[in-house]
Amino acid sequence: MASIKDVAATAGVSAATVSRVLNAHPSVSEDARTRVLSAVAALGYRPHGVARSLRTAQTHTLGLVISDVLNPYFTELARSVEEEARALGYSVIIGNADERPDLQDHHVRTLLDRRIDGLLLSPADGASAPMLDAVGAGVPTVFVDRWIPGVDVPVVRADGRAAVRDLVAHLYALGHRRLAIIAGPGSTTTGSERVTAFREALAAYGLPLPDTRIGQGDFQAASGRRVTEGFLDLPEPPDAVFAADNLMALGALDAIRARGLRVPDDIALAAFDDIPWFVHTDPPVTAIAQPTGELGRAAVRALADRIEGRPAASVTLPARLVVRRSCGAAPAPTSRTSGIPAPASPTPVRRSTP
Amino acid sequence: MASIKDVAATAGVSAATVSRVLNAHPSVSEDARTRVLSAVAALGYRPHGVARSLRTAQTHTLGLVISDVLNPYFTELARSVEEEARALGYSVIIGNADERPDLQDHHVRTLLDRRIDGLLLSPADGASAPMLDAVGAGVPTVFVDRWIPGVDVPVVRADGRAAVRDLVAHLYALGHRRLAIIAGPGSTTTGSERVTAFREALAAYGLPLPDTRIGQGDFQAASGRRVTEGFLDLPEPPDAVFAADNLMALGALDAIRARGLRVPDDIALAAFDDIPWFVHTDPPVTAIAQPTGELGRAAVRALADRIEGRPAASVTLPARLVVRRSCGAAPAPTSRTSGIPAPASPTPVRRSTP
DNA sequence: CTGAAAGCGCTTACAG
DNA sequence: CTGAAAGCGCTTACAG
Repeated sequence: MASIKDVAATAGVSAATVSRVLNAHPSVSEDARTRVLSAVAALGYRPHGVARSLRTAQTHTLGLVISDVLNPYFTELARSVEEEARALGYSVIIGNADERPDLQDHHVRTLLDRRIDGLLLSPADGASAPMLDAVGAGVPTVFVDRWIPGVDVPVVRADGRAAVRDLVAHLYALGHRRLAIIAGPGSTTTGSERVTAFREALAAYGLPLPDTRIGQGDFQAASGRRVTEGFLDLPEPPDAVFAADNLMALGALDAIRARGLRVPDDIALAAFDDIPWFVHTDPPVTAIAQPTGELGRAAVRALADRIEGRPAASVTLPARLVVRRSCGAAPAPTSRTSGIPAPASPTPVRRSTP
Repeated sequence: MASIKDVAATAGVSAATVSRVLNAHPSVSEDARTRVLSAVAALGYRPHGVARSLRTAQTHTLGLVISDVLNPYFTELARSVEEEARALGYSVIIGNADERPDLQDHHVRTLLDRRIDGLLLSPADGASAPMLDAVGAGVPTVFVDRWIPGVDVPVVRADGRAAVRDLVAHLYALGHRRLAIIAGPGSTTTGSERVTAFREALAAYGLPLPDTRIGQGDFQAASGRRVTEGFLDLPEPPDAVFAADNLMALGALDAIRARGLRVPDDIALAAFDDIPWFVHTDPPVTAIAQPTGELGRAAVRALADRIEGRPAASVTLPARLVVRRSCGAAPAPTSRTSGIPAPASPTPVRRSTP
């Protein structure tokens, strides 16, 4: 491949002049510019990104470490991150942690070794040494979706509390009283927050949430299956199950179907995170939808702010309930809250088109 | 961040010795090694990947350009690629083309500018200048899933012809005679091959495939919806629709549901590419499953072979039919081919567990 | 076994 | 407006 020296030789100028032309430096004669440009075209020259990065100490690259690419929520998040990053002149390298802290740390280290300009993190676990090192070393960092309390870094996330209250109101109105939750890992913020929100919402209706109805999952389908089987084995099984993410809901569906039970007749099901397939499952699944694309874009903007020396603020966006048929009854399209006592919920409840 | 000079100073040796220790060069005294290692630990030193790459002309990075990350098939492919690459000591940078040739070319160029060691390509379209440049410039390249005829590069892909024959046999046995296909772009190999395979399979049963029953899609859900609406508007609508990928099947499901029709009673549906959600859709969708993980791993191995100077061969793996309920009748779990005349199909038909 | 030196391909003050 | 020179942080023949 041609180097800047080749271009300089062909154009009859110095490498410095070639560099100036390529970087749109103002003080270059029209003549020099023309000759450089045609030499570039003739040689098919493309600047060596690695050399450029070494010299400028900038890679124009963002690192994104997510917990699980196979989770459609994170796939969509990654996609919107890449889109916004591209618009701002960055490329992004995705590290998939597969919900494994060791893999997450591997990716963080690899990304730092590559000297990415900034790091977008959705911690698979609590604080880890490489992550704290990155923050400590002053690498611009932003948490997205999940975060680590006590680490002074902007957080871009959705607040699902109001939507969870709407969900519980919906379940209550449909007659469900023994509600259960398939939780994510307690070491993740989304894992613990969703349980807390659920518990608080139940409390508002005077409903208990005994430990037997809190199943410990890990955001993966298999754990949803396992936990649901446990629920169904209970002397008094729950009449409604809330899965803290879409994959665990898939696992729950597997387990329920394997027992020959039906949703929602035998047991109601709802999920955190909405995905296109929930419209076509049997039955369509009631879910809490995050503004995923907006989260990704806001996270990139916050990170770019930090990288480019501007102050970056945390962003919290609301999630919303999307009612379908998996909790019972057909949604009534005319009235938004028909029959649902909403003790503390001003959040709009969107009903999906049937 | 500490540099190799800092480590050298702390350890009381030269940078060359530090480098030798870090790269496991044999001729280093035990004493020097110890002092370097403790200096590294004390300073928290991590080698500057960019500098190292510039010097060694290796980035230990693979570029993967896929057509659409949001397509679960490609998500899984990307995941297996990353996994195998990591096992072989490479990281991977994913470029999502979103089925847009311009975006694909942008990613190819960006990846080449970063001097990735090798390129894994699933062309969104026919040949493009940047792609041919890459191959021409001698950048190790492997096609995965889709490829470009006439370009001398190893291809790792699945052959779905036998599975398509099985599908047509299945549809025929269930009484369907007016079969239709939602095709992918003719400029992609997977787009055209699946139509060809379908047409040939129909011919074996003496069934016609008029142009009106070949809908032009683009592998995205919206096109599946649009094409299906066209099918349903036909004076004589098809009684079975085969979507050439899972997203177009999702769109077809949308369109069918919007008309108030039912699958499979009013119209049968099958898809190329199997995904976990197909088990839980209403009804569960009969699909052709690719050995996605194997494809990703084989592609990485082929690319690593090329990069490391070994000969790399193309790999073709078989796809297989997974029968569910979307084409009619409940699958008979006892007999694998019950009632299905199979004129030319030795491929095993796997039935999914109900 | 070890270090000084060159060089990977750029960019950017500095001097003219 | 332009070029020679230095230097980003490494690795690696070369000489000792």
